[in-house]
Amino acid sequence: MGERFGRRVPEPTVVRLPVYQRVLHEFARKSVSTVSSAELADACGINAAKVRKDLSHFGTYGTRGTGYEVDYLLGQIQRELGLDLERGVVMAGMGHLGHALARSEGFVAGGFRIAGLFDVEPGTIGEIVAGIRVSHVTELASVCRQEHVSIGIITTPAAAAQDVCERMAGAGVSAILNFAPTVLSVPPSIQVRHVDFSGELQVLAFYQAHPEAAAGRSEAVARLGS
Amino acid sequence: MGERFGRRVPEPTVVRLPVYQRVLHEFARKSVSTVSSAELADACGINAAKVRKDLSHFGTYGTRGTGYEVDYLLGQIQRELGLDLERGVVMAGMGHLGHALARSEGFVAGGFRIAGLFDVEPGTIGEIVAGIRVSHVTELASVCRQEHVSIGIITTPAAAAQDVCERMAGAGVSAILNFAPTVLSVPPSIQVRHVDFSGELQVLAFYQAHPEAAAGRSEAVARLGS
DNA sequence: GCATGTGAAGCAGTTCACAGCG
DNA sequence: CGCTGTGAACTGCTTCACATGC
Repeated sequence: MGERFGRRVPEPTVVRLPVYQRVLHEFARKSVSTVSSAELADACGINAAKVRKDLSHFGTYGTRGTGYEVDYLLGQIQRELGLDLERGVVMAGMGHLGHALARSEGFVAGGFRIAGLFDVEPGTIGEIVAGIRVSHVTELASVCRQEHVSIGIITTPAAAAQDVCERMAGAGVSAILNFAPTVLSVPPSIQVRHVDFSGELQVLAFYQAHPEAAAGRSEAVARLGS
Repeated sequence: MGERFGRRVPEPTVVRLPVYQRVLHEFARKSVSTVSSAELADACGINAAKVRKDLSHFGTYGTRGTGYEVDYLLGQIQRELGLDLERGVVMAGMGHLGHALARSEGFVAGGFRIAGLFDVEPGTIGEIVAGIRVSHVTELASVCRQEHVSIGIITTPAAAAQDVCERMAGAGVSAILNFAPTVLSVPPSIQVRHVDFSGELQVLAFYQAHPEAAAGRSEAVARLGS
């Protein structure tokens, strides 16, 4: 039966949900009506036991002997991820990276709407990016409150990140996605995820330089003749 | 004594190395000569035991009763990360994100050099980005071989990612950083890391929608009066 | 017969707590 | 006396293996 909610969900499981969502969407597009945990696992580059355990946290059930109905499972996962309701996000730091992310399809795909874009450069303020006018960062708080924004994205240089972070925290933002290469200090009530481009490259380089340090990396094998 | 090499290094430890590197660099810039594991942990948003355990994997030793000498430890970590030698990377997909990343400081900071930029759009090929001329992706293999490139970055749309991935694999690339929102199929000899912008946002949104599902998230507290 | 759902076992990383040493 | 380095305990995710049920 699963746990039909309430209990704790392991973070690795949560991180895999968007992958399942994407892969199931792809199956649906190809008019596949049913998938087994093995097929789904294969398409996600993981193993079948993990898929079943993950799904069991949400009480989502397949049919024994058959597998999962693609449309139904996709709907369940999208509901879990809150893809049905639109979420506003603010982004501070409209350099090259901010521009690129603001224009990315990721926002729409994930059910997000840009509620505000901010910077401090007079040359950037007033510019229209992705249909939104860039405002001065001092206006961040009022926009967040007016539009009930609870998610912030930081794409500023490292030196400005902590300041922006505190503005967001003060404006009621409770989740921050940080692309600046710096560690943020936040109260425990605020959730931070850090994306570190340069760090990821360094990790790859480390394992190349120290192959003996690598474990059973690579799970994303198999699957090719899709 | 540590293990002075040879043994396995846990992936979470490797992921933290770039953070230590950055934070130590900052301490050095402020002319701090010594740090304790507690201070270092604080600045990294983790706990002291983790720092000591991490460093012990490399046999890097501090001084009991005192702590770690910043310059020495920084040097050790940079050596581990291979920051002394320059590494060439190729990037395929010169849309907004590719442009932004190619211009980022992360390459220099991480000891990386762009050996080639690639796309398929006639309008993009020939453009100069970050001082490099964008070439057609069919030239990727020859550039990789000529310049002994072993790291590739994929910033194409999802639909093109697998093709590019196979070109890279065929050209001798053994580590790939994938920004495309898709699961790549690769032989086990190739290491892939996936950065998923939209997925990260969805994870944040999930925990906001399901606070009861959150565990003891947040470790990056404390530290403010730096 | 076949694939799910799940307790139980296994394994990995984190945290504890303290011996060891400057 | 303080802080490192580390075995041991702990916690938590993964994997196994099988009972369950279509």
